[in-house]
Amino acid sequence: MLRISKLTDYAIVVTAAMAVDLERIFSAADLAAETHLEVPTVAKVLKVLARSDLVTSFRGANGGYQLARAATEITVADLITAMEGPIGMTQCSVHEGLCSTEAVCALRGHWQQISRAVHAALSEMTLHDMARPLAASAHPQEIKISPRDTAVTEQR
Amino acid sequence: MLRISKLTDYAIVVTAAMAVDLERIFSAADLAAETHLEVPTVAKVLKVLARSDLVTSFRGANGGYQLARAATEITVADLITAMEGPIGMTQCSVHEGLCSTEAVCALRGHWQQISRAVHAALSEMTLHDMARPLAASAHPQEIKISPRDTAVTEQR
DNA sequence: CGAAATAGTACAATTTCAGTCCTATATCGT
DNA sequence: ACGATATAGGACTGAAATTGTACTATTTCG
Repeated sequence: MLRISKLTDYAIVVTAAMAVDLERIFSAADLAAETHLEVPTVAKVLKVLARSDLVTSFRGANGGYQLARAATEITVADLITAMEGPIGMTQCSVHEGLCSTEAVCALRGHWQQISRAVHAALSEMTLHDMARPLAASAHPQEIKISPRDTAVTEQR
Repeated sequence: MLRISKLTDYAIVVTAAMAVDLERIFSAADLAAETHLEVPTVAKVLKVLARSDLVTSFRGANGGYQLARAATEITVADLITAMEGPIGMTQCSVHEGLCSTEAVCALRGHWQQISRAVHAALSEMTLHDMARPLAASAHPQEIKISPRDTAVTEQR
């Protein structure tokens, strides 16, 4: 099941393409060609990312976009947050008071805990990692939530 | 942003309510009353869960539902998978060959890696944990990630 | 000044989701 | 045996989100 929107997915594809050359200024058309996506789609994504200052835009002729910081300093969590807002599994883990059963439902704190763990996992992966051809399948990530005792990492 | 559907959210609320008494058989109407959800909605959720053998159903008068195993043996990942199918952040991390840019996009392996990490996080939280009143809100949770340490979870 | 390129907004079509309802089937109690 | 209770399964509808596109304004280079 999909958990991020296609647009967010595109955002990562596009920025991963930009990560190969930090100096170069990419126009939306350039990136569309390289990623095999439609130009309007790429343009839309870049506009959103620019507003969150993940990419820097240059207007006018010879303009385009550039990553705003090093690929190692941009995480998948950053990109998802820019495209979709705060990462959370449920409504109640992000915004308080919108769920009608909040008063009787004791789950909110647990959801926040889970959301933090997911966010941590997504913060582990940087654009630099994503852009490289994947040698990394050897060391899978491990996540541990430790409600009360100290985290013992568990192999999967 | 919501990452699980409301129905999945309901599934967890309902099963958490069932976890308080493993012996008792709950009718859909009982659970609707306790969770403040609508009866048809609760019924729908329970049907789906029964098909995945997370709850056991009893038909006929005095029938209802029961957790199929101990609350410590049912994880949030189990519930999400039952309601929505395999956990994955993108289409390509679950099903191969559906993405038109798969040939030129090197991200698939990375997404699978991320999905595994998220799945691991969701597998850490059991229904037993969810059902208890959360004593932990006082001290923020520690989340340990190996093998590489980095990324302190950032607040928003 | 004109061409190139982004900014911002708006929009229609598609898809997905939520919530409800109906009929069939199974079981308990009298 | 019969009626009441309760789940199984599927179908349907209205709402909401998402997608992809288009249009106009603004900025900058040459």
